[in-house]
Amino acid sequence: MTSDSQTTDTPSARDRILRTAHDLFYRDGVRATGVDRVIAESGVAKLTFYRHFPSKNDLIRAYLDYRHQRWMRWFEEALARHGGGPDAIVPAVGEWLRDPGYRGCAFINSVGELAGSMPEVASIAQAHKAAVTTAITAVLPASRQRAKLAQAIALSIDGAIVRAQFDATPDAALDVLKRIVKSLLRE
Amino acid sequence: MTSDSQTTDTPSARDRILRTAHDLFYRDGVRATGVDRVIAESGVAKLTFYRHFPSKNDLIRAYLDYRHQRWMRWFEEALARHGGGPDAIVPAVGEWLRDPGYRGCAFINSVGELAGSMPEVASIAQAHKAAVTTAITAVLPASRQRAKLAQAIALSIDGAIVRAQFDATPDAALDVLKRIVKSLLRE
DNA sequence: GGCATTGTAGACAGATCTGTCTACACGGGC
DNA sequence: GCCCGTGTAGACAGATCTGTCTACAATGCC
Repeated sequence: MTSDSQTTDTPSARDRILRTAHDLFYRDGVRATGVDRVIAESGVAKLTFYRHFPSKNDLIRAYLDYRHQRWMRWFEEALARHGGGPDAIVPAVGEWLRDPGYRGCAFINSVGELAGSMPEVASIAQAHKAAVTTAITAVLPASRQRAKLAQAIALSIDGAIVRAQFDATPDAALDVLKRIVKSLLRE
Repeated sequence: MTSDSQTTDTPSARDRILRTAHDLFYRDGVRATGVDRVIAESGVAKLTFYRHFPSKNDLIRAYLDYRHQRWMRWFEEALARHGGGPDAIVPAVGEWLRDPGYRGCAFINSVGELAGSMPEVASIAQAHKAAVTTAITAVLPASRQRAKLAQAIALSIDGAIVRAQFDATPDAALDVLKRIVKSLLRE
């Protein structure tokens, strides 16, 4: 059986490493974060680290996988919490963009940082966005255009994600997103 | 999108450095590109480099400034070339996304890479996006909603920009963008 | 008991990165 | 003649980064 990190009393070394890497990679960037830093902050020995992740690239792949699982679970929960209909989309996204630790989309950021040296990151990001689009499709009313509509909304969300990353507050981006989604739904 | 190539007989050392840095930073990323590489490929001495750019951060700022000038000039020209009206927007963007050297938006990428260690990059990106929005406003028909409409279109373009960065081809992103812009304009 | 697994502590190698420094060359303006 | 701005060539320092290696301890399974 593999990694489950569900509130264990003492999380395994692997889980501690992965969680620390997630926090640092997401906050400071993958390239800006050295393996030494992850090792020091997760309180693990260097050999232990390299036994679980033979190279930094392995850790990066595990980070993106972990992030995907975690984020999708949160997103689906947030959509449900806001009613589970089309009107849940913008508030759910808003919740994320307003989070104090918000630093953009981990996948978009990673593609920008790594696509040159780790081509597989592009397909990982693609798969992530496909999953997001599927989650959005699920809250839209059935119609012939449902899939295309979900794609348009998902792409607009990506626009809001990057805007909120360098604007002082996410409010403008959210207003614009709301307007776009409204316009798209009124068809 | 092509370079300006002002065909100077012998470009100054500073220009050679800046152009080399632009190409490498945009293609491989800012953090992944060492100063040594820029020096080697621009065929300049190390001391010359450091006389013009006392630190790498100075070079990064100059790169973003250069990129902004160059990209805006190209974008406005492309809009004009496609008719200068609202219908010019998607074809102009399409031209860019289809370029073989396309690697996303230099500003979005830089924010992801550097915002942690160089906070001013966020405001540089913000200013760039404001200029793009202004350029879009200029091709929209006069109306009370013109500015807000331009914001919505600009944000959707950002969505298409990041999608085209990791999808195999930019076609899907462009189709979706077309659909969104159409929906927004029909109001 | 015997032994594999998983863990800790930390030295070390080799590459790479930013930035400094010395020594020298050339041309134009005073 | 003389200085000064701009250029070249490349050694060097100091930090940091990835990855390897030795030596040792606790635990659980057969």
